[in-house]
Amino acid sequence: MATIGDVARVAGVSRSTASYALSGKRAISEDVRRRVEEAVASLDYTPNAGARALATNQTMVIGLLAQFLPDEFAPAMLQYMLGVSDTARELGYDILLATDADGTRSLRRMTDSRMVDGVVLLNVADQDERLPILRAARQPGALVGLPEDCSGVDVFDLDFEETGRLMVDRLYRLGHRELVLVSQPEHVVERGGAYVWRLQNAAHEAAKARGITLTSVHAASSQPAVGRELSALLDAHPSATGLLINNEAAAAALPSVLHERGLSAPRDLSVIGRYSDEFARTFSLPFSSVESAPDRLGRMAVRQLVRRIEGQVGPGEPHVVRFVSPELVDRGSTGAPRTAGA
Amino acid sequence: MATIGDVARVAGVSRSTASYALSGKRAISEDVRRRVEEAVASLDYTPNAGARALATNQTMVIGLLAQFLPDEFAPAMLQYMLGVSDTARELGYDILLATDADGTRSLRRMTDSRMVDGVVLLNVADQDERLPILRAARQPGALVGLPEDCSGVDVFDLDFEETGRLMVDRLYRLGHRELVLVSQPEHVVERGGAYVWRLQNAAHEAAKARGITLTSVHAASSQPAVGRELSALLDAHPSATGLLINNEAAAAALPSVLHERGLSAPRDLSVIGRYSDEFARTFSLPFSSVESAPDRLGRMAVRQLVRRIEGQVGPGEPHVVRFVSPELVDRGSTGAPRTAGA
DNA sequence: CTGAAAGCGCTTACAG
DNA sequence: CTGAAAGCGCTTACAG
Repeated sequence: MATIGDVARVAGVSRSTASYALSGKRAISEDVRRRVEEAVASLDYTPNAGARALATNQTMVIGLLAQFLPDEFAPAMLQYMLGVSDTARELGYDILLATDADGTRSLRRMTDSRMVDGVVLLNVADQDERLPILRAARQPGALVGLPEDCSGVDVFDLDFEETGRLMVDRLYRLGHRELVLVSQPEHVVERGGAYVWRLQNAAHEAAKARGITLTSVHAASSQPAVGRELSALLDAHPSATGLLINNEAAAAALPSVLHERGLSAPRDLSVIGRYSDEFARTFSLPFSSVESAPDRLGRMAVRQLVRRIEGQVGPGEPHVVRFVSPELVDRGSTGAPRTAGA
Repeated sequence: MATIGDVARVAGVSRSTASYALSGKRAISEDVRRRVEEAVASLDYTPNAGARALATNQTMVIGLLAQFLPDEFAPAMLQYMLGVSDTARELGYDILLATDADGTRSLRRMTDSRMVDGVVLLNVADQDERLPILRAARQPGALVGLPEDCSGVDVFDLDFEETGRLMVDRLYRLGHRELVLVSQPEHVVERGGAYVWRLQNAAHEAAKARGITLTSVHAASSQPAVGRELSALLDAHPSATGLLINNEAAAAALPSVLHERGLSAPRDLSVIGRYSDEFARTFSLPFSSVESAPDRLGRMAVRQLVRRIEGQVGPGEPHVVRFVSPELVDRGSTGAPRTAGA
């Protein structure tokens, strides 16, 4: 394999000149530049990434920590991963991926051994075990998901509180007075999935302020349990006219549950979910939903991370906590409530 | 950040001794080993991966090339990725992930710059553009998916021909005489998705040998097109009693299509799909299916790749092409055909 | 059982 | 505008 030394020899210059000719970091005569370029082409030279990393202290690699936890819905995670990966590539970075459920070990390995210039954490919990490790690392980190303590990291998330209010408000204005909110499984909450109760609390407050009834339930994140639970829930709340779904698996399962019961939205029930448009397409979900914007969040996280890595944001400059505002994508699943007894 | 030099100094030994004490590559006195270990602990030393890679010519990283093509079904890809990633980690390797649609550039970058010790290619086409690059690389490669030319690489795939035969056979034995096979979109075939016609051709041969009718159609890989196509297909073939689905998106869409038409399997129609059990759970698909074994294929590919990387298989030793035999997971969606006129 | 030294392939002050 | 040299942090023959 050709090295910069080979290039220098073939071009008839010193190694440093060859290096500078390639990096453009100092003025080079036209003649030399051309000879170096020819040498590179004829030798099919590519710099050794490890050697470059050692010399420059930069790897041009971003660590991506995606935890696939047993009770979360994998296809939803994929969207975030692709948002991060695509943006990183655009900005010249590769992705080192860790998918194990125990992200702490992988995070420590990546940062301590300096395999990465920075790190993106997905699926961040309220008290995320990975955060102390990240804060102790010399590399900057960006999160998708809001932890309790945001110090030392840049944080991006959907505004789940506003989402909860928006969902309730929307149905309230259409005339609904009894709603049910389906959240992620309790396990997710216990593990610190703060977004679950952020949305839930805000929804309850909004319902209270408007004097309407909101019941919240947790549902499983996989079939067939989630289907059964949805069915049981419809039995238990026969007078509810609106369904708010903050649980991707439940959203994916809902169409067949409604079908089986001969129900359709918005005729019998108004439904608002919270997932991405891409997700809706993949699962062919016919429900209006608040866009969860995984690609946009991934993109924002990587952009900010790269700005930090490349020193475009001063080390003293405060870290950001940025919320994406919920946008409702109307798929026609909301309407006036069915009239009682109809 | 602590270096091996710091460790050596604190332990009162030379750098080489410190290195050997950690690698265990030569005999070390008990006393020295202990002092080195203490120094490592007190300094919180972790080797610099780039420096180690430069010295050893090994990165302990495997490249994973996952192409997310516009007309393929992303959640199915995820399964393969996780199979690869999990196995790599077990064997001590990290994953460098490339998700761009143009895998050739990423592959070249990873191999030429020596960021990886080996590479796994997912979603391999019959004439895969990435293969010439992979063959020219010094790193070994393993494929999930069978290309026309398997030289120079280890190949793992589901036995799609046997799968086609099995599907036809199963329904034939139950008494079916008119079947429809739903494949991936034509684009996938044109791009070289050889598995599509491998299954299809074998199914046709099997049908011919048994004197039964098999119609094959291509269907889109996303909603709502695929739903409409499935519906049109049921209209066009009213006398068909069996449906073979070699298209994940079609399988995911089928339950609602059947529902809308008031059909159920196996009462009105016998259905056999081809996807993983995990996939069936995620999408709550009630159809019997041939297990596509993404985790197993990913695992096999990584295992063999690591054996090559680590020289446990001689460089002269021939490359393997290994097929996973199809196994039918019975979810009760096949039965005797409905009697004509019933 | 241990150490001094060379080398992996880059980049970048330093000197001219 | 260019070159000789040091250095990044490891590993591993070579020598004792």
